[in-house]
Amino acid sequence: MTRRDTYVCGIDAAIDVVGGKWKVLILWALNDGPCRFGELRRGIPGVTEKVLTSHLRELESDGIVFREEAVEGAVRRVTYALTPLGVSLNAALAPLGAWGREHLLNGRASHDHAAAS
Amino acid sequence: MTRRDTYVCGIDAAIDVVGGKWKVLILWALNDGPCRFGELRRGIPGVTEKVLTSHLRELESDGIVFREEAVEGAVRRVTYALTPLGVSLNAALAPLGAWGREHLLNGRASHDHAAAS
DNA sequence: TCATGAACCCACCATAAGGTAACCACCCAC
DNA sequence: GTGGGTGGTTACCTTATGGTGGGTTCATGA
Repeated sequence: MTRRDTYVCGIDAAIDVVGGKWKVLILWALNDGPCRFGELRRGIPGVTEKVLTSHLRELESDGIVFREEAVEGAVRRVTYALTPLGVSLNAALAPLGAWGREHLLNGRASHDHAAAS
Repeated sequence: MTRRDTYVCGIDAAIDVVGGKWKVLILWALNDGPCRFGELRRGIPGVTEKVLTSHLRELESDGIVFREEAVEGAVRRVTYALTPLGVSLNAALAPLGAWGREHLLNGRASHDHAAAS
């Protein structure tokens, strides 16, 4: 992500956080509630495990998602969820999503990316 | 930009349009009104002519900016301006900019990226 | 006449982002 | 005791993106 240290405005910085190829898809998937790693992978067709891992790590270090690892008795169970910051980011993303739906994929099948679940 | 042909949601597509390293800066600069090429270059420190040209071409082919070349008598005078679509994109970008300002560069000097000029 | 500015184009290059594929430890079911 | 699922890691490899440094045309200014 080339994480820059100087931004000239807020969008600049926000795009840097959200600009990865699969980032918004991850945010969108997590918007419905916490997900396990495998659920995310299956829910985002085309993403590889490596890329999903690294994107999740970046989102985690940006404070957007929250990783919870529970080794309950037997298997390890890792759950990813949006932090409050992630929820607010999703809300801020909503108008852009509406714009994209309206102007970019007019009439094509598309899902809704609303802010609140 | 790898211009994909299938998008799973609107944000996905919008990020693809706006995801270049300097795209939002260009949009932001054009938000104050039409600019000539040299003005843009001077107004966005760090961007090279080649990258500025190619990003402007992409934004133009996406219908975001409008390029007007006027050879008025002597010199060629090229002016770039936002199309109505570009104006609406900027408006849709505003909440994301506000989010970035608030959460990413808290307290640092930053300019405002409002929708309407 | 030479230099400078505008608005590029072009060839090449460096890096970073993303993709492929293999491997790992752990546990469970068969 | 072998295979499958979970949740990864690691080492490459490819491609896209952006950067460097030149060249270009026309006009103006000194």
